[in-house]
Amino acid sequence: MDVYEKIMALARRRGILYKSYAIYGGEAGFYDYGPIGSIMKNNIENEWRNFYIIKERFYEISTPSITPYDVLKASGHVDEFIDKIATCKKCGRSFKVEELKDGKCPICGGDVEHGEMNLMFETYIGAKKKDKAFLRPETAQGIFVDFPFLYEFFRKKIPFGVVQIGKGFRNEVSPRQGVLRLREFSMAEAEIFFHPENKRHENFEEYKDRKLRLLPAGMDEMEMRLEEAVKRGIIGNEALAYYMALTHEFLTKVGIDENKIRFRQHEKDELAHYANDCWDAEIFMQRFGWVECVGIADRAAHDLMAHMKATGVNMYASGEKKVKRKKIKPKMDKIGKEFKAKAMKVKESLEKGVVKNGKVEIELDGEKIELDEQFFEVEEVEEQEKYIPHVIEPSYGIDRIFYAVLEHNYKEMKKEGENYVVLSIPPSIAAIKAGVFPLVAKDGLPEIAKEIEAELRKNRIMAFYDEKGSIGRRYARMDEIGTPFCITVDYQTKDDDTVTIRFRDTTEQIRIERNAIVKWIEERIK
RNA sequence: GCGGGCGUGAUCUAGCUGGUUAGGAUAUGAGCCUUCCAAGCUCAAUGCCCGGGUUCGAAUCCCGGCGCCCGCACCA
Repeated sequence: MDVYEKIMALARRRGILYKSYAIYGGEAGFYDYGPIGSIMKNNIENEWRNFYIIKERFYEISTPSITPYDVLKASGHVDEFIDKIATCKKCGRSFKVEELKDGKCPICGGDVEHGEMNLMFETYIGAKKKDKAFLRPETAQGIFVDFPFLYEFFRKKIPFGVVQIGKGFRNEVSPRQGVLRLREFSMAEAEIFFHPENKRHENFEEYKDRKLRLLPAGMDEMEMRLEEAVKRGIIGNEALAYYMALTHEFLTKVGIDENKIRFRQHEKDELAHYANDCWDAEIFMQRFGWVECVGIADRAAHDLMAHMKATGVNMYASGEKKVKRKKIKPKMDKIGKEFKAKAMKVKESLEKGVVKNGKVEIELDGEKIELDEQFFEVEEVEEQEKYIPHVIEPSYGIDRIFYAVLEHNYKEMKKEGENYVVLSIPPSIAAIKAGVFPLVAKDGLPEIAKEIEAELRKNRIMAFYDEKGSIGRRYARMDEIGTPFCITVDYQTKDDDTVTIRFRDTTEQIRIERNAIVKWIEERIK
């Protein structure tokens, strides 16, 4: 049994993960988070919120999973998200259509069968199934289409960021590897809008000396200070570098092993249809090697531009600078006389035209004509600079991070010949913060322990009371789900109102005053 | 999607040359015991992935489906 199998067995046994629809035989690509797993996942997501909402001052929104056809047509997903697959009838191999040689199998020359795969789940809106729609492949589009409102909300100040945590859906060809490749998965995405020429981050200073393990496209792995990486153009801009550092900090905070994180830049031909540049945070997992868990992409103006083109809605932001511009003012009295009914068309083309040698060339009904200065005058105007903001997008696969947290904190040891499992996750991520036990279930000890458990819960601390079995067994159960502390009420408690607190990772115990418990725990689970 | 292997209580597994009370271990629940690390004793619940076929009779043989694992392909 490798670690993966051990972890999935533990997850199953302790209510962390279940295979979905198991009683119907299961469905590939879907997993349930059980009672303990759900809390842990929420804790990870809340830690993420702590970074992006509290620290970065962004806001979270929540938009629908079902997305109308037009939106994803505009974003490019309808066309780009299709994989055209050809399968050879002779040797059975599958290829991308571009790989075929003269329409035949590139390996054996056999005839091929064409198939198409769009990775989006299709659905319909309304009873008549008239309007085609998709389950969103990413949460990002919901943010982009709200840009005009959000820009207003942030009082037209750029940069600003908006985040969303939610489900994304991709109809994977063959999902395997448990929770690492799901058809329905949780993602946490931040869309940060920048001026195209100013992708700096005001807090870059904080991370500029941090060294990250980098794997730039076409280069060897290196470890480099972020400031230097930006200066040397290895990382395209400060904002990308900043969010790489933030990602690194977040991952280690939730319990990922720092030595198992690296940042790999996408090769040009590997980039998504919407991305200019992209760095993945990859996490090392024993069975699967380096796995992409976070993508930090520079999406440039791709999405806002696409939605503006499709809807005509203005996606411009106005800059602080004023720009001087030469503006062509058509002379309508002349144009009207000359072009009659076509005058409006001429005016429109002329306004968009460029002056060359005192003339402007325009196209009228497919015909090129030149207009000289009797039809227009040139005026110098001062306008507010306007631009379509660029987007930097850190996008986190929560389920993959969740699994990595389990794996990196799974500790197995021998205890009197038996395998003993401890999940050494950070206390902030643990589902249950404290187990509360009477040393033995008699002589009034259970009553005291129950009071302590209730008091912890009153203070919003997830505590768990247990009096069954031997004390060792109760500790062991808590260790397996990563409960960092166990509080035990013993006979001395009746004398002096103290309890023992036992540490998960060392099994050491200390004794503290009963009335100090809540504060003591609170301080250690942040 | 292609090829190969596999599928027995919650978990690991015995049984698999067809014969019926499907066995064990661990875990779980109840009780007893227990003054700090999965101790012990008693009892209990949970199973042959699903469907079809062959047969007097299928966990066992055959076919299909689903799932899992490995390789190929795919993975914005």
